[in-house]
Amino acid sequence: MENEPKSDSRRTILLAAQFEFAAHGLSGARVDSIAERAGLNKRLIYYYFKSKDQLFLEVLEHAYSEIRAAEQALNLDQIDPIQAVRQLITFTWDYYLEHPEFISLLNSENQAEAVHLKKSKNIQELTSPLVRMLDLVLRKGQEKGLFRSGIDPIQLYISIASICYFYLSNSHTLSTIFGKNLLHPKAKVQRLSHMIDLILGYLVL
Amino acid sequence: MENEPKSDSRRTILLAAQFEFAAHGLSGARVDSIAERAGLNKRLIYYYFKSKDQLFLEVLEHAYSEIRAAEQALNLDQIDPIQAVRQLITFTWDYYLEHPEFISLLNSENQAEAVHLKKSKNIQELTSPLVRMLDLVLRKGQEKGLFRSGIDPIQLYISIASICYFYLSNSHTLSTIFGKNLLHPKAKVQRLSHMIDLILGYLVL
DNA sequence: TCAATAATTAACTAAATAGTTAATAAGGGT
DNA sequence: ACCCTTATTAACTATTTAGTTAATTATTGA
Repeated sequence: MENEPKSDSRRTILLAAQFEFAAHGLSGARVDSIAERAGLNKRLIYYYFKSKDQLFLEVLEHAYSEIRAAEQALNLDQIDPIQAVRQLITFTWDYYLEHPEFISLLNSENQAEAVHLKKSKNIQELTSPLVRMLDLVLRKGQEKGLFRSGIDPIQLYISIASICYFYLSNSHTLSTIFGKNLLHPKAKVQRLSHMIDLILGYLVL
Repeated sequence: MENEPKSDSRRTILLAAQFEFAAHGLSGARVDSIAERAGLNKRLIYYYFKSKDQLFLEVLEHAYSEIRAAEQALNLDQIDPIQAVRQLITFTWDYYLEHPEFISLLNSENQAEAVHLKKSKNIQELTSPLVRMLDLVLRKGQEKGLFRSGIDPIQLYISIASICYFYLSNSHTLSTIFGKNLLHPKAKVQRLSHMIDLILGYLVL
């Protein structure tokens, strides 16, 4: 079961496509730009992927598999529940900060009503370990009498993702309407602090 | 100081544009489609607005002014602070549910790094009353010994907007990865309940 | 060495696209 | 009746776009 190297050009295209789709969205992305950025003939895009949409789906699947793998590597079910939640928030925040393309890609896919992702064979199986892990954290926290009871792990995960994601995905409009640079280093520190207070303030009894 | 009726065609275009931009994003929107939907000659779009981007800015400004006006009408500073926060969450949730185009437009503008909104003359003044109102609510809650202290109204507003917005803006991908329809009526009721628990659980001592 | 398959290329196409030209119609005051 | 401004139209253009054709070059296995 080797780590099949596939084609090098294929990976180059995938990376260039991720960049282009993240920068301009699905409809704004230009197949010619992707080819140019990859330094490869445009025809190769249709050779390895069969259409712009199929390419977009593969970019999406790749992006999801990366974040899910990084989340699993946190091994949250093996540490103190309060620390686990704190870590999940910090990880999510840092991950979105370091991978703005992930946010952009999800925005594009939601604009497309997830038509691409719905064709994906294994997206749910990629997600379920995360839900199981968070469920374990919540159970352990409740058993130890630390957390309030009756919390749905999906609900909590969405809330944690929300507060990190929205601040960053909408940072341009928010900074403009509030007349304040939300991406200033100090502002980012304050945001993380607020988010941890919010979630733990709710969760911890 | 009459309520200048401006042109009827102008308003028709603005509405058709809102629909088209919300459905397809800025780059995905087609000027021809807007004209067709408005039932007016395409040239009129360039007559009343001077470009696709200018039209987009006016659509955005209109969308912001509508939600800000609706928020002001809540008069949150005149009611019990706990009820005020609960109302703000419920209002925000309902507003996003009833105005999905607002979410789509903001996503498009953030993809464009807010280049349009930054040209807007009065967007900050449109926002500041909201921040002042929420600040009053928080102060009153603290004075009454109900709320924890040291809460930044902008931080709180962003968090409330986050949890409502993200769930809806990303409902398609979230429903797909979790294998569960997040827009099912029951799911929506549960979400609102969770959001109120989260914010009040954090805020109320 | 050779043949089959995989990888890569330049040139092309048909359809869309934002924006323009230049002319016409409608309206409102005098 | 006349003029002037506002509103509206059809036809056009120059460019851009996703996707294709058809041929050429590497690579690999026998």
